[in-house]
Amino acid sequence: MQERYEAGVVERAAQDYWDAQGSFEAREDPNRAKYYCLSMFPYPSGRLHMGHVRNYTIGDVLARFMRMQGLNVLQPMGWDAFGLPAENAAIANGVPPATWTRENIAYMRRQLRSLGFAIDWTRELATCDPSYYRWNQWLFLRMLERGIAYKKTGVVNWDPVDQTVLANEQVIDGRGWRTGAPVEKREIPMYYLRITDYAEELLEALDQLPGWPERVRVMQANWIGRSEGVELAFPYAEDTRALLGSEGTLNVFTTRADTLYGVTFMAISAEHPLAAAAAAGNSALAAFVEQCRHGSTMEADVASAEKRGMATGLHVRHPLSGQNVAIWVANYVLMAYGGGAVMGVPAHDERDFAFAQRYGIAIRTVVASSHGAYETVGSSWQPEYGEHGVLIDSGEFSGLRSSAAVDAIAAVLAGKGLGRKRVQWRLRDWGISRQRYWGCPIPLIHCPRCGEVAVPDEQLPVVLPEHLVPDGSGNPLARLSEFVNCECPRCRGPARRETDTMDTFVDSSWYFLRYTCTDQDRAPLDERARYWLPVDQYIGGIEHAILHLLYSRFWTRVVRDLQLLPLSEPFANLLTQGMVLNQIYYRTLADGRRQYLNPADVEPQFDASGARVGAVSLKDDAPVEYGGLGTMSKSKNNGVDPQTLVEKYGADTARLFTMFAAPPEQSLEWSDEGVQGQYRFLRRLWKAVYDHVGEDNLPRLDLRSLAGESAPSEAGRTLRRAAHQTLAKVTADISRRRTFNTAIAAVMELLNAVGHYQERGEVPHAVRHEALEIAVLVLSPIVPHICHSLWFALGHTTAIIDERWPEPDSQALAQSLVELVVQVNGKLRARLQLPVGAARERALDAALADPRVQRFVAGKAVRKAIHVPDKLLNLVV
RNA sequence: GCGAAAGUGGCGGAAUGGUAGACGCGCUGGCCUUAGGAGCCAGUGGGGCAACCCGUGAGAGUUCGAGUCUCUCCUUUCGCACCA
Repeated sequence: MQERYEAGVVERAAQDYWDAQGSFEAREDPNRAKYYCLSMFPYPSGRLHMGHVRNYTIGDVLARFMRMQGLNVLQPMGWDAFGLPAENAAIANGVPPATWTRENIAYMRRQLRSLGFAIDWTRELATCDPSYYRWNQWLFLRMLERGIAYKKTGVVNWDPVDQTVLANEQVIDGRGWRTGAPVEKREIPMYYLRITDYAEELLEALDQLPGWPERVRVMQANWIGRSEGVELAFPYAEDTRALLGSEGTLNVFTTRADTLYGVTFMAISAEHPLAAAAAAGNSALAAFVEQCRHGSTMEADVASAEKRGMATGLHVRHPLSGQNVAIWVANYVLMAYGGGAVMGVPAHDERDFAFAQRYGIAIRTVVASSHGAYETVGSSWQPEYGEHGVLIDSGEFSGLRSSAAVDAIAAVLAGKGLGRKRVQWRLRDWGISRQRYWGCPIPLIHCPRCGEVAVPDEQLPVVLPEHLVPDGSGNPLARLSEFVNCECPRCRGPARRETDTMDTFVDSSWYFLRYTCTDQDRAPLDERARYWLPVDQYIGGIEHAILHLLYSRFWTRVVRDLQLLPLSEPFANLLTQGMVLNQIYYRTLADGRRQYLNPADVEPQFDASGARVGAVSLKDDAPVEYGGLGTMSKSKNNGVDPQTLVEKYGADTARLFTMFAAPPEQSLEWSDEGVQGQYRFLRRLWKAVYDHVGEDNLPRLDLRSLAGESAPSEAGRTLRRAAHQTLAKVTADISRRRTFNTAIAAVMELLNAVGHYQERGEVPHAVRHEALEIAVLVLSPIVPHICHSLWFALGHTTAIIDERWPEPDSQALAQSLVELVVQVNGKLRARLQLPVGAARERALDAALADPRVQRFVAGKAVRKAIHVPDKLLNLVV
């Protein structure tokens, strides 16, 4: 064993060993319990960032820990390889997205390997490989057959200069990212997946996911958004019938059917068909409708916009009173929710109130506060106006409480065929068509005679040509005649191939199923999926809390309903790791712009108490401003390159720091000093083992001899107990609490104790040996390379990767004396050494004999004494 | 606006209702070294010579005992956002 810890040498040796042994290749074994540990696969953007390192280290620690627990562990890795950045890179550099993507994958794979993750690389997949997306296409066709997939028109962002569809992220302040032209909305045919059919199930099953963070479940529940209410039909009045030339009703959804008698207007979305019909003969209204269409599509902007509207001049009849109610077009009504129309009840809805006040519409109070807060709605909005209460001025329903009134009104309306109770969902169907090149082709053919025809299964996959270079205008696929022109599978006549590709969320909605059988070329899944699934632990960023996880839950249910896998919930446990933050440093330039300096080029300055007082640039020694903490980003120039870190300190230091600096779910603040501290710890660990094995080897610890003459000294017993307590704590911290930071801290304490005793020579060699073995074993999931070397150095001939996680020795944990904390009136006054299990009287006597205790008890009567055996005694005087 | 989480030393962070500040960083002093951005030792919440006192965003409450539980408020972060 060499004296100096050289991370590069150590890490290469360990990785070579694992590769040669195929240590991480997982095999199905029905006789062994499995553990499927999954980290969200990366987008191959070019290089790993610290967020990846953190994500994959958490997964790796769990995978290695569970492996040592004896479980059959699968930890796969792959690439979310389709998507827009590859097209942008193609536009910028003239390189085909396929080339750019595959080069990035090759580079990032090397980076992942250099970090020593226990990944089964034989199962690697990339979503841009036909062997993967073939099954996207196959599954899409099965959904089409069952009506889960369907076609309807959808609204897209259209750049009029480039003549191309823009993704939401390509629209900046309402303008195209390349041309700066104002973006228009266009309606085009698209394919949708009927996720709303699964809304109820997706919502209810959230309660059966105890292994998911509460906030993720809440976010999903809000996203699905279930509301119970009543659908109401307002029959057209004469003017509306005359305009449309037909009978009919304007249908709305409401959760407050009890306020039906308070309706004084109807509001419809500018996109509602009735608005278009009314605008046909009304140029002012047409102008207003057009104005609404050009507004921002960002929902947050829409939400803060002023309430505006215009009367259509048309009316409907109130379903109960029969009175005419005017229809308005209003900018606050969403077309996509509840039919694009609402009943306006200004007295009991804040938005309707604001609208009515602006346009002088009548406000009619029909609910009185049940706790006497108000009888009639006043001239400024009060939150209690929106609460439930007792109905007034509501015909036969007056006097009912709101909840009873909803039922009663719904029943009466149902009798007239003008209403029914129903559930409304916020969740909308999932549009998967993208007018983009670098994605999975939608396997359809458009035939002038037969219409839309599915590509037959035996012709799958529809392979995406990989040599195209998009230029930013339109989809290059649509210009490639050998792709577009094809034969209709039904009539053999000339036909056109669909050129839209699938949303990349499709790719990521089932990759975790496919890992179990990436080599299966006759079906998307086989029986191996039944062995491995569900995923036991999923780890990834909180940014995927809604869409990716919801789509995956949906897709898994579809796969279930296709009889491919009897599974509803794909992820049994979910860990959402926090962000990686770093300091931001900048200078303000003469023109007022900020120049950001990378924290690596800056030296922070501290005062004598250790407080940060400023920083100077390492390049010119001039001061720089400290701009607080922020997520690592290019724009703030505060990223840390994992590659540099690995080269300088090694993968183990990188892994150790990310696990030590914060609990996994919290944000992690980067600190170069902290990294050095972890590096220092690894060197001390190395040195401790080096010094230890350099001494003459004494016999190994013999547990049977503990009581005899060779029993360890008092110090030896203490260190032994500390070692086994550390083992117990680390086990609990990793397996139950997932607080890797405290687990590492515990091992640091143990190592400090070893060093402390090593210096004094009070501890038998064998006890120290055991303590070092425990330290190395429990650290090995976190810093596997150094532990690989140290294990051999400690005299083992087999690799630590195949060791089992040890159990704490109860004999070692036993102690004869314990510290008893003595409080007087809840304040700490003394610590006593007492035998384990000392009785209450014994503890009390010992406490009262202590001079420090006496000082506070003197002259007063002890009214009460609370005794927690072996722990605490509180005297109340 | 609605929902969720969180406020603890100079900093990151520890504390099944029972010793507040583990562990690490930074800082201070010392040792060693030709030298060190290496290593080792000691110290490091505030006040006080000390005995002690005060300290977990603010205020109340429950309790023998509250960083932890309850209520009110303040602040921050995150998510959703005209969802009828």
